[in-house]
Amino acid sequence: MSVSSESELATSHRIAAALKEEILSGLYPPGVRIRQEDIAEQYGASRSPVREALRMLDAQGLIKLVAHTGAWIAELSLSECEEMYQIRERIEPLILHMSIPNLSADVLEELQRLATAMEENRDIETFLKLDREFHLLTYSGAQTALLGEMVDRLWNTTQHYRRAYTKLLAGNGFKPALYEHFLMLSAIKKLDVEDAERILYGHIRRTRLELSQHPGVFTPGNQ
Amino acid sequence: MSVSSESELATSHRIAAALKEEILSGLYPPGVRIRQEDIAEQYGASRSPVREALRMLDAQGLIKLVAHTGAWIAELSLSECEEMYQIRERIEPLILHMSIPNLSADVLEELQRLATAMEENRDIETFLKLDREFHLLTYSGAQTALLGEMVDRLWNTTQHYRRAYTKLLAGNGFKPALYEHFLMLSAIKKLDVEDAERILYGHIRRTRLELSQHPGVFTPGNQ
DNA sequence: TAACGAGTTATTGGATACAATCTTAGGCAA
DNA sequence: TTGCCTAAGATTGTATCCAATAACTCGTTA
Repeated sequence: MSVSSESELATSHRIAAALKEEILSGLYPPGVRIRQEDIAEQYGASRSPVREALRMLDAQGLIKLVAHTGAWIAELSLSECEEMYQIRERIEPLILHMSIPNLSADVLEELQRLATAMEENRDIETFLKLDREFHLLTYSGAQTALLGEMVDRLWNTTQHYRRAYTKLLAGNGFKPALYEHFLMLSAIKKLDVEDAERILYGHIRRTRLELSQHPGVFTPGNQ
Repeated sequence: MSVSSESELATSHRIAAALKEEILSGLYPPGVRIRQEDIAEQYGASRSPVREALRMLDAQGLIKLVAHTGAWIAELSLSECEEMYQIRERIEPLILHMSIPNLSADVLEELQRLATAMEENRDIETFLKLDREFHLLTYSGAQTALLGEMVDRLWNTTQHYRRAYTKLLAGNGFKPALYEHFLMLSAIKKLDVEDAERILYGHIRRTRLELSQHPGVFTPGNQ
């Protein structure tokens, strides 16, 4: 699913990958400005590769570039986030559909492990990570570069919301999600594509609706 | 829908926009290599803004950048193209749904004009242009930046296929498309969102299936 | 003759220097 | 005090130069 390799070098790619990690991890909160020189110094490079990296991140929707003024960590409005979720509702069942027939036994086992680990885990950051791994792994059978990229981007741009929302639910508010994961996994194992699609659709849709019921979850500049 | 403005200057953006035009117009066929220096000279600039422009186009899927080796006009395999169409089938009804309630009378009139113009026109390039304008205009009521961008990108990356396919149909092979346009327009005018969505879905799907029945429509390097 | 390999050339990637633009601070006037 | 205007500072955009990598040529050898 991921772009992977880049076998050897490529300063700009290295910087882009590192920055992406830092942004998704929440180290840079939305709305924060990024100065090229800072990043350059931080990675011991000049501004040239940094600029290229910023362009890549801009393309992925992680930051926002404005000509002559600078770069900011992207911030989604609630309505934009709902938009992303609506797109996810339509697209992810499609990629899941393409993926299921090609999932190996090893992958299924790993999915089972992830679903169980999520159940036992209470830490928010690892929950986020496991959830992401689980879903993207269910898509890993799809032999599609472009659709995968698109899905990846949707997850990236909504990452901050997922974090804020997960924090809000904290304790056992996300039990429905866990159940849905298990249901979906069992449908996948039975190769019941249609059912898996339906569960996934509901899973995303339910989250979207819950999100819009908690409009204060995430206000720009908050956190 | 389009990014518009860029009020004043911005060499890299200007180059990107110009190159995009040239690529979509078919001036640069898929698979052709782009040398930075050439473009730089062509636009009377240095390689720096050219590289930035190439990054933008890469992000939009119009060209493909490979580290240390160069840039090529993107070429979709038939299966990748079908993939794009499957995504379109799911996404465009969504944006149409969001758009319909906000379409002004002026827009409806313009849509009528475009649909009629397409009927009378025989030239392939203008047909392509009118078709694109028609569809994107039906989406113009959607107050959504991100989804619009995504749809725009889908259209861009499949542009070469649409051209090749339209050439193949030539004479009156695209009558179904014309009828579907009129049907959709009438549904839009009646604010029958559900019906419009269904027609659009069928419109895209039909095209996809026809495309896969003509696998020789477009072989990389052809044209 | 075909295949392998070293050296040359062309092209891209990165660093530095300069220009253009925006932002901000400070002063002046209403 | 508030608003606007001007000027200095900071930051981004572009040009040029050098380094690194890849492609190509040509010669050698099995």
